[in-house]
Amino acid sequence: MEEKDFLQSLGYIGFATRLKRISDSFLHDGRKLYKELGLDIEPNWYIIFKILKLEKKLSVTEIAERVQMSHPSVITLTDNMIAAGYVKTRRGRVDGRVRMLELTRKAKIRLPELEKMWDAGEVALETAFRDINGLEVIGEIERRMNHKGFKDRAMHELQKRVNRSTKHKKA
Amino acid sequence: MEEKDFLQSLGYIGFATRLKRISDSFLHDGRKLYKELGLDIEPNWYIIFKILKLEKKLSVTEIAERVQMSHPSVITLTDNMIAAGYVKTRRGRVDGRVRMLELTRKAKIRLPELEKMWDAGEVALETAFRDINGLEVIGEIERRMNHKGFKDRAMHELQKRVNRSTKHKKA
DNA sequence: TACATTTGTGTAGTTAACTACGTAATATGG
DNA sequence: CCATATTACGTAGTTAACTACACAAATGTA
Repeated sequence: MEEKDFLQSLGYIGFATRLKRISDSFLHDGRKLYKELGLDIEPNWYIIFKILKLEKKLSVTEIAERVQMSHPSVITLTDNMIAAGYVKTRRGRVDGRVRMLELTRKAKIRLPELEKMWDAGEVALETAFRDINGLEVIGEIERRMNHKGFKDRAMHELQKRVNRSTKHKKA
Repeated sequence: MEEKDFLQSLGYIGFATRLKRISDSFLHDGRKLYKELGLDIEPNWYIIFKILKLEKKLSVTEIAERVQMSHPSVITLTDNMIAAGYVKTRRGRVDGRVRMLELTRKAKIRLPELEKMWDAGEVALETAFRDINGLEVIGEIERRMNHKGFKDRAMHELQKRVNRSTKHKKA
């Protein structure tokens, strides 16, 4: 019946590819949503908006740590937001190396409108995935893979097989 | 207690970003696994190995359709596999435009070894996510987002709010 | 049968993440 | 207090997906 998708027929081997596909489709749709609403912002800027709304001022590295991204990714994100006038930058006073980031007035003015949209997205997904506990399952996957990554798990499984066949030879 | 991850605190807004992060970490770990095992193959080649093992010969477009990727992605993947000697190519006889792809002898010889490793990965993840039905949940997310995408769901939710406030004004 | 359309492949350019490395500022320790 | 290490940021280059467009071959149609 739904034999359509080859990747689905592969089981967990296709897991990562499928996760990427889903996330790409969200990203793509998010971009279209912003466009359709006439907003000149990009899908992942919400991360910076949200954390700078909460913390007022943060350095590049602080943001990178808090959101678990590499600092170059944070720089790219925020550079674009600076170009669009939503983030401003000031060199650290005590430590001349750090660059502090904060939201501009323009950002704060736009925030209510943006949050209205993010809330709508939030509720839409919460409604869509409530019964399958989407968020909880993803959280659990993160937790487990954080604890022990794919490589270690696969190696462990391979090792078990080697052990089994060694035992067979011994017996 | 586990207040560590800012994205997790955001709910479904961070959903796509987190999915991407998980899939990136799988990809990264997969690459390390192959390296550690001394295999000169790349993480996503399994898709092509698997489908060409099953179907023997397929064109670029046929593969793209079957695995739900864009055809340029298929070309990039298979070009690398051709360079590594795992895939060969022949122009279609009836239709001069199509390029048929199939596994080389080298690929067929390596397949048992590769499948051993893929099986180990499969079992490792099946074991890790059995109790939370990881695969089923992902399948369900795919199915639902395929049926109605994020943009439409969010727009619908936004529209409901507009309607509500209109009604309020009327009342 | 000539012309328009469709189809299959190929190429170029975009995006969003990453690692690796370079550089400048600060901190440390003998 | 100078040399070395560490830290924060910036830049360059990689990866894997995508869309948009170009072009050639095949198909359909008037």
